[in-house]
Amino acid sequence: MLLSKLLGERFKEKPAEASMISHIFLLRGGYVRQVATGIYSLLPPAKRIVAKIEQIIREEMDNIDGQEVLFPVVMPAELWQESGRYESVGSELLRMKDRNGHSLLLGMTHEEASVHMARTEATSYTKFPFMIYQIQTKFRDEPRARGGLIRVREFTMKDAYSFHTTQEDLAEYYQQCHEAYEKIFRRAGFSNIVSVESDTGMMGGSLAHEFMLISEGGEDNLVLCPACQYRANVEVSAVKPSHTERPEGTPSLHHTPGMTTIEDLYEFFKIDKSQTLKAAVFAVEGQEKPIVVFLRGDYDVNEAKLRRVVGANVFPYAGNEEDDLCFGFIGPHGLETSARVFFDASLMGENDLVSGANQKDYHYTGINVTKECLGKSFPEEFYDLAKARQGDPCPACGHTTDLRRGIEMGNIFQLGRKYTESMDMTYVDSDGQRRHPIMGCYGIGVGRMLAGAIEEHHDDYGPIWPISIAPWQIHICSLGAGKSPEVGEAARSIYDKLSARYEVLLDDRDVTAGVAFADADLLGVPLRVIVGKRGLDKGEIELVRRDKSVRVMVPLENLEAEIDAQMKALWEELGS
RNA sequence: CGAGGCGUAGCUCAGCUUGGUAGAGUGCUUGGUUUGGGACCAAGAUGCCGCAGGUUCGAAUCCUGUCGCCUCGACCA
Repeated sequence: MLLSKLLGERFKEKPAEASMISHIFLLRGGYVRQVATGIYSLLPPAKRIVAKIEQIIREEMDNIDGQEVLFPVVMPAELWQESGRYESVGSELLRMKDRNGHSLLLGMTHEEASVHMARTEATSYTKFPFMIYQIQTKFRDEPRARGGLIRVREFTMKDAYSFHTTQEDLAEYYQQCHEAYEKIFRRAGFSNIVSVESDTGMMGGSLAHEFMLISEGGEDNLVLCPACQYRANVEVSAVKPSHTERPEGTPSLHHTPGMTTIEDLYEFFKIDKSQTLKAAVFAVEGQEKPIVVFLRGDYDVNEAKLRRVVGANVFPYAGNEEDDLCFGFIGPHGLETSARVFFDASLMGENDLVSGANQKDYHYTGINVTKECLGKSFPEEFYDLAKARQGDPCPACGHTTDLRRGIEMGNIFQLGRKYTESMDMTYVDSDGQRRHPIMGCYGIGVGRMLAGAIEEHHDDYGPIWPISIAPWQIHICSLGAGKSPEVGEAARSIYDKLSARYEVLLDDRDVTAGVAFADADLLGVPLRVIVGKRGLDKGEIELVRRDKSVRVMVPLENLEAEIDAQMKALWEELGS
């Protein structure tokens, strides 16, 4: 490819709309252009990278006996009505009508389509197990796209669906797929991706993992234990609260005018935040009464966990005048309310706490959770509802955990029979009985891998593509070809020779060295060949790695051998 | 959906407060000088000032509405 003809303008100013590294470089390097919110076109360099990522995914899916298929982007509403998701999924599912008024939708995931295909093609147990996958465009009408290719509305995804006759078989395949994912990310040059336990969300099912790229710009919070293998999304992470043994206190009332926050309290009483008890009130979707969650003052409520306990969506609730709750001064001692009350595990065995007194401008000190609260008007039951914090003890081993941000690159789910039952997919088992198969599903965001690769591999000047996904393998710069035609000719002849064996980009423009290097940095090609008059006069060519780890002058006659050696080294380093 | 912000040349932005008919840098085109980290000189092209309505003799500028986009939050297979 000649750079002079390559479509994709590069520029040096930071685009106003971008704040994430990958977003900035994708725009500055001429990789992508936004067409609408969360909708992008890919220019040639990005398309080449994406093709390589897809090929790696394809090979590893085929390795675990996947069969590539293609489902439609547009599906009839009826198909999604079968599973119940036409109604249950919100407005992120784009619904539309065709010319006849028939309801259609744009595919945001393809469980329904996969069952539709599988139920007519796999009617005997002898076909099982099997996995079908596709690499295709999805559309999700996200309420908020952000971060360039990190969170978009239209995107390419590899989604796979496996079908099994037993849970054991699914569990085993799930593990195989987990390993295949690790291999995919390793081959694509990632070294900073971990798998974490995750919420099953709208997909349903029992067990799920997300593959997270550890990155400051991530949207998810992860609990990572450096001592054991415990890794979980904060959304699902269990919290094992620390506990301070304190002697029982004696409840006594204090006038605390206007002190409605935990900060007010611990400053006023000169105590630690963990010696306070706070109330968080939530509205529950579809219910009139709010719910009250009591937890220790140093924790916050994890709404995802609360949602699962309640079995419905919850929202923070500010209250209104009809409530029998004294907002800002709610406490368990002496509370009389029709609202449902939960105690978080952080309160287990806690004594001598400060809490609201259920009357305006008054708090209690000396509240003992077991003695004054439980078994009185409330059940003696604790729920795990707290949000994990930096430095909390690991729920598995007790070691101090780390809270990090992550970008979700892929996920795997054990779905169970949710879709095969609702859509009535059956097979005839060896004993002649009809049964519903068990499903797993497995996704990888291709565009996120593109953006994620930049997040993991870049410097101040641009991306540094791993050799396995680089848009080109070798970038030739010819310096001063306008003045010294022999330089251009030498570059051209090197280009012709290398093109037989490698993917080569030749910068054939007559630009200054600064422009040529800046563009090469933005294109991030791993190996750079610099042809200039200075070296050529001595019969030498310069070879530079994009990551600047190698910079050598090579005699012209050794050039190809040296390039072969460098390319070999680049591939070998991927494995480490 | 809540809160804030921005829409002016391909890109980054000034001009708007105080209304008088469009600017800079960069990029692009042409010519020349340059040539190892975004060079210099000269000439040139490029604008429904997001859109619609209103006020006014006159609107990029003031008012109303609307659309688009960004950031934070809510949401997120």
